[in-house]
Amino acid sequence: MNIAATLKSDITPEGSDYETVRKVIEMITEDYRHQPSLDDVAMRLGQSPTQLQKTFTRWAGLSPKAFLQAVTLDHAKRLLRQESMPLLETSFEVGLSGPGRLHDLFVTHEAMSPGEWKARGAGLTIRYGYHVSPFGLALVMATDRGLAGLAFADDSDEEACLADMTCRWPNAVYVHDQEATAAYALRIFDSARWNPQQPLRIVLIGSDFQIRVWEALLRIPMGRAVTYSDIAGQVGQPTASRAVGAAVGRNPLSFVVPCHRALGKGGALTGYHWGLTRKRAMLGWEAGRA
DNA sequence: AGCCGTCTCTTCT
DNA sequence: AGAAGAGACGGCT
Repeated sequence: MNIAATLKSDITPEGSDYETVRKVIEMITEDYRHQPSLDDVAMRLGQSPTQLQKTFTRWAGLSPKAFLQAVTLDHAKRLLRQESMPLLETSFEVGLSGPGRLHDLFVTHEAMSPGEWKARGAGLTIRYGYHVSPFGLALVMATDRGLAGLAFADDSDEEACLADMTCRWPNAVYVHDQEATAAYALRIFDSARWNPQQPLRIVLIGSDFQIRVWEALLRIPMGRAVTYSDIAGQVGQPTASRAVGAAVGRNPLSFVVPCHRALGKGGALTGYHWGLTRKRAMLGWEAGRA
């Protein structure tokens, strides 16, 4: 089955552009010594340069050239340097729903530890659906208390993507329900619908440590970034950056909990559960909107 | 080389 | 079963 094809671009106009954009990003970053020109890329994709330029700019909000600039080491370092201290000190109440656009997708969350999850969550129903997003096909999962999972699938590995998510909460009952998740998708990926008055409700399910790390991520505003060790310090375990990395990598709410804004100390992108290209894409996409 | 949370496997109650 | 401990293993520094 090809879900992506049946969905068309039901979310945002940029949604259907991602496949193209992804290839472009891959080509121009994979070997930056031999960075291909836009013409080369266009030719390899079988498109005209002007058409490609247009597609890319519509998606990114930046020209390919500007985009490339926005995902270089240099720029990453700048994101890190913007005085990050104040934002990390902000308390939750203020941080998440207060003034001052912290996370631009305003979010309220409740946390569920594995214990609680076991007690209350066994048999809890999770509805899921696939939706076109600016970052490829998105798998959206929700309980009746809010958004619980967000993952991405590249061409037709929806199965693997679903498995990746369901094995995290093996006790839940899963129901494929496109209609239940459509509204979430619509709202998450369309920045015009981000609204502090009606924050998005999310449910965080994980260990204490993981929750603390994810909460820290939620406080990084759009267009900024922090290092793993920053987060370690913030959760009160300054030497635990390695462990932080692991916890960040287990984030079940990709994009919504902005784990793509966590970088290595030198500004390198290190890893990303859903592919480094996607991390790059998110950072660049945000740069075009910040 | 160290740091530290998770996961897995083992052992002990 | 369930608790407790040993070892291995990372989106690090």
